[in-house]
Amino acid sequence: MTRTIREPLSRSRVLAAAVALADAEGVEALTMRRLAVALDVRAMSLYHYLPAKQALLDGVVETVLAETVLGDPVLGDPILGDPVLAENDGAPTGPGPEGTGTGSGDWRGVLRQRFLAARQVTLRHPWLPGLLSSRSNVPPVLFAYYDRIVGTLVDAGFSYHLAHRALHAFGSLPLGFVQEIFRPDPVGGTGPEDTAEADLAAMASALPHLTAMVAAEVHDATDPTLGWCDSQTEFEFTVDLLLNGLERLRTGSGE
Amino acid sequence: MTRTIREPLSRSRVLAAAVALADAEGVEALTMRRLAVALDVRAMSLYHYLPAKQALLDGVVETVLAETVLGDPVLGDPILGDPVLAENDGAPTGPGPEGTGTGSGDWRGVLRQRFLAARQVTLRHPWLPGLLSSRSNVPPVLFAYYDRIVGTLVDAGFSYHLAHRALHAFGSLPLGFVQEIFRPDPVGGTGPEDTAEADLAAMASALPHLTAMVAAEVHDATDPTLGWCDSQTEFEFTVDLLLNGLERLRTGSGE
DNA sequence: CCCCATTGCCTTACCGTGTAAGGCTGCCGT
DNA sequence: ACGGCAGCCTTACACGGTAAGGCAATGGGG
Repeated sequence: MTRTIREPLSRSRVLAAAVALADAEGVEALTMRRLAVALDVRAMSLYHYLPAKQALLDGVVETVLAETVLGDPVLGDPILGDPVLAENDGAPTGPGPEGTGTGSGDWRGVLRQRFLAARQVTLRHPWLPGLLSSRSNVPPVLFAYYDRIVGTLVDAGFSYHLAHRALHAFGSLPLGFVQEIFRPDPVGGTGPEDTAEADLAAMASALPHLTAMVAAEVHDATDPTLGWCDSQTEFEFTVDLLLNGLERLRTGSGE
Repeated sequence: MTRTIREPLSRSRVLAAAVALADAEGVEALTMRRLAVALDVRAMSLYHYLPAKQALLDGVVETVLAETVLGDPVLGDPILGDPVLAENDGAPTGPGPEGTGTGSGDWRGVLRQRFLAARQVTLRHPWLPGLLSSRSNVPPVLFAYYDRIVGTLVDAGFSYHLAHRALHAFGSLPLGFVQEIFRPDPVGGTGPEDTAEADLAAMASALPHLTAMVAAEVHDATDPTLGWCDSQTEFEFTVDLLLNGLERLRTGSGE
């Protein structure tokens, strides 16, 4: 009867367990009781460290955000080892021939790196986007993060006005994801084999352009992350599209 | 004792009531029981018309989407009476001097109108974004909608490849909203008066760029929709930023 | 050294959710 | 007339969050 001395609970221990649970079984499995079981404890014990479920979720979000993206420095993450950056649709990635830059250097490269780093976090915790957008309060860490972004922009010569616009235009890109409408069913291949041929033909006539597009695209199956799109490339394309557009506005009319 | 003959339930009647309930009290109030009460019926009766809550939500989404955005024609909505379009940050809005357009006319104007029309729907049903992004299945109407968008793009000379990229870059813009991270608390003014001055000073030092930006902006209070930003103007800016960037890619390198 | 307050975890209980299983009643066509 | 079925109902269950309070050990003050 060795009284197995479990180390006492603590806010951070609870939050860590919560993140682990969400990673393992999804956010919908993240209930007070199940979390308690995971910690070998009864549900009500958790309330000594977190006033309510709200606080749990807030804590989880903050934990994950702090985990990687918003460390301290200019994020020299080991995650971003390989620059998949190479060939996009015509976006100067690295510190190439910059235009008429008044501000300091390669702001696009800097933001690009940050957004891509954020994406790594999101890929590790796919439930993050949903949690973030359903939460009503902005986690404090994010303020610091966005502050850095604004700083980068104004340093590069952006007016506060344009920087503000840029922030809105970015949307959730700084957090490493875009609002995906076509979320292709995480499990179970939505390949062409599970749709009946009749339905497929019907779809082809009802949605001519979409089916033509899919037919023209049919990725080379070199797409590990999700179903058939939203790979790294898609994300980077969007990022560059916005960054380049903003650069043009910055150099163009000063506003 | 006139037996008040209530007209029988029906799928559409249930869905209409559900939309009304969500509009009136928010999605979180949209529970089977409360919906049943609103229809003067017991909860289980609803299951004769909808197999599960899932189906209810799907139906609600589809109802709202069909309501306006995805009518039939090129959406000649009376909603878009006044073009607030005028002065953006340097975006040619109307059919201005197009560049080397190979395709037909003013694709940007067309998409712009659609996205803005969609925004009206979203403004009327603020819970739509959340519901849409939490739903796992894409409502069928959306397929038709996106098909039209792709059609517009390829008609304008887009390759299928670039059209695909564009679709991803748009994200939820065609649905009339962007992923808003800073959602400024719908009720209760987050004005400068409810934050203590001490906190404000602390924030100013912790978040120098953000506070500077806010100070430089402080909208002229001519902002009816939400707290202090994300007005029509912000949305249109983002739309134009993307549309212009895509136009440049289309005319630039063909790919 | 003893006492007692505090800390840490637990039990019990309540209400609100979605929904499975099945009962009653009137209208319908045969 | 009658059987079936559409429409609505009651009951009950397994969850979810969490309010109220109990019991044990621990540690600091008298």
